[in-house]
Amino acid sequence: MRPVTNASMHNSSEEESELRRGPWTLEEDTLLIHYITCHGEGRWNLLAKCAGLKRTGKSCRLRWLNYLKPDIKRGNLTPQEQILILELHSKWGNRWSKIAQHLPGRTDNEIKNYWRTRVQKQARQLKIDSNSKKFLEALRHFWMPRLLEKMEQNSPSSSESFTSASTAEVNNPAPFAELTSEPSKFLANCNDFLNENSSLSICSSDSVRMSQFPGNSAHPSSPIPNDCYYVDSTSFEMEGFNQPNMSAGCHVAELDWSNDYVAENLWNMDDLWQFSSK
DNA sequence: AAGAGGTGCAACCGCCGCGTC
DNA sequence: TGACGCGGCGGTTGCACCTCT
Repeated sequence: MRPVTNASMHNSSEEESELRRGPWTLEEDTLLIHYITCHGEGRWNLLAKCAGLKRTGKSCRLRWLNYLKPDIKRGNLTPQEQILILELHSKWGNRWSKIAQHLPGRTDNEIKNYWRTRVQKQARQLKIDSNSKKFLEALRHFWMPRLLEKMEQNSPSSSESFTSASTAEVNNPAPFAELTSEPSKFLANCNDFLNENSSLSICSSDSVRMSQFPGNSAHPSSPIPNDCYYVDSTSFEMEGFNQPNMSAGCHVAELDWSNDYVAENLWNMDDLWQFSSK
């Protein structure tokens, strides 16, 4: 663990040399929470001084936003959240804070860590650039259907409402009806997204049609047709996943979907998606 | 049981844009 | 108008913990 003070650094002023760094203590957390509860957030440097914290304003802000804020969600990302991250990242790239705005309770830091530790790791193992179109296609054709399948499996009504796609079927998935275990949350997330993207349109009172939901707009040359997603309070269909079966000749440029190595790896990555609880 | 290597994540760093003086 | 301070953001680091051998 790093020393508590940065006295060894090249700060000239005595005050600066007393600044603490490294992990926050319970006492510091308490001070910060108490101060913000009484006075609100913002003006972080002043806040740090007034609260009696020997921390930089930046450090206080980071600690509050990423850890102490009451509405922070802890624990693994849900499949719904993971799908949103993948889709939003395909549209916006590493705009973590923007992506985080669409995942209530999740921080940009958490999403960034998720992407770097899980998604990029798999991209490396597959020897695919995580920013490449190839990787995006992998996400859309293999991993997202897998996530949707997982969402369905987690759904309490799944056994009645949905004939789960087998692994072999996921490349040409049946309509994803009643998929989500947390439909209201997922809908809320999608609607938040829709509200900020005028290119997306509501197509009925009961269902939400998301034309060009993010992926392809970022990659206009993608051979995938503009995806059309339906989000419904009782049914949830992602037409974008109704792609031609790979074995039937999926026209995906650059990536050979029949490549056993790629397929094997893609289907052995449940760990990536946090399917199993820790 | 213990050491090595891998993983996850909290925290820090550096840069940039904006507001103020 | 340029210097300065601050907040916000994305990239990176370092360490505790976990898994493997």
